[in-house]
Amino acid sequence: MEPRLSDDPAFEDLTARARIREAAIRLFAEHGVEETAILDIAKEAGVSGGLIRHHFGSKEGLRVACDTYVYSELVRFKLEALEKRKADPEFLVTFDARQVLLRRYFGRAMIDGSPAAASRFDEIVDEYEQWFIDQPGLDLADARACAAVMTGMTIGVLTMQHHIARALAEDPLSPKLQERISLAYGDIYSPALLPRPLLRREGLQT
Amino acid sequence: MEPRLSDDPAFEDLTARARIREAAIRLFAEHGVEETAILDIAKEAGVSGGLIRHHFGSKEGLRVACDTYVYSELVRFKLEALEKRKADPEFLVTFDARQVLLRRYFGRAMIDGSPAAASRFDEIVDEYEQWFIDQPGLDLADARACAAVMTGMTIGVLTMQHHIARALAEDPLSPKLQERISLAYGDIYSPALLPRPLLRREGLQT
DNA sequence: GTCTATATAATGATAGAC
DNA sequence: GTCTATCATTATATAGAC
Repeated sequence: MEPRLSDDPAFEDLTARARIREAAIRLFAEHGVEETAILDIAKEAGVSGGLIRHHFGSKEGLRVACDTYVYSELVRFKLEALEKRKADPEFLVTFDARQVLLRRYFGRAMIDGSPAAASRFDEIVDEYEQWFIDQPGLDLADARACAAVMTGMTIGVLTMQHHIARALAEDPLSPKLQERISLAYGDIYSPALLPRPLLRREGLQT
Repeated sequence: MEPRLSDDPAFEDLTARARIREAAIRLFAEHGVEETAILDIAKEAGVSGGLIRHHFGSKEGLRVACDTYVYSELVRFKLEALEKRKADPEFLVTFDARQVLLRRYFGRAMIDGSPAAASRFDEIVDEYEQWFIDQPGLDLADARACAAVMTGMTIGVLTMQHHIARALAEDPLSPKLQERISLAYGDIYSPALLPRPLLRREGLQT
């Protein structure tokens, strides 16, 4: 029923190792690590189960490789967005289907207990907290707690994409859905604690 | 390492059926359904694996029973809170350790694909949307999307409790943590879209 | 690099005794 | 109501051929 990754023509150009990684990212993001069998990944990638072991050693090895890859891709995307914004202050971040997938993987990794994801969570809390502290007019009794809750909300919502998509009667990966979510964020935070310029500049909104 | 439920003195008073359900709720909330073995539940509850089958038929049967129970408990808690607030407009909702556990179970059930949780998600979206529409001053371009995102944030943050607790160096189930989170919510939403009276009245904040 | 075939461990389901 | 023992299934890990 679901479209298989190995049906994608561009997919053919990838090395087997990359195909395995892409298939794993998709399935881990969708169903979680525990629920995904290594042979399901093999089928999705169009290779044998033995080859996965050959390349990644074990399921855990594959998981770590995916974590590392996704994390570096997300950081790269963020830095690129900051660059673009530097060049053009009117630039607005948008997420294509791949970014959405990577972000969803990231949210799921938080739940699946990935150490890399956990330390990234803490980094984001630090960033929020520092920003709160730096704001002259803002006098929060517990800036750390505000930062932690804000981080929990922005990342936690990534784990609810399926439900949001269903409630809005949109395809989970469609650009239409992402646009509606983006605009909603704008409205929600419009007269709120966080002025929109910050969200745009730091790329912290979903 | 973790305290076992069967060590709790009050736990002894429960019937075996209730003990199994309580153990399952705790483990499902913590690790998810798939990651929890039926024998782990048996050990936690201090019964045999066979007895679980005797009472609930299958793992899925036990899952559904937990879903139903938790959902009804959460609704009951919400209605009680509304009553108390009716009697005393100054009443503020607080969550004890058990409520926190039930809410975390609920968040995890969303991820584990529980149908009951999904339909509850849609209900909450409906409530938010209706409230947005009812607000005279509020003119949202896409009230449905705002409602869906708000719901995703408030429920999604439940799945990030571990990370929030770690970032705040608090025990996940401690009242101290819940208080800090509550106060943080107050600060975050203070000058925001949602006036605090609504949050208090509807009991929608975490 | 890639595959097939197999070993081993874990888990949910089942049967039957007490 | 409750337990022990066992079965069938599945998934990961491994070995070895091409």
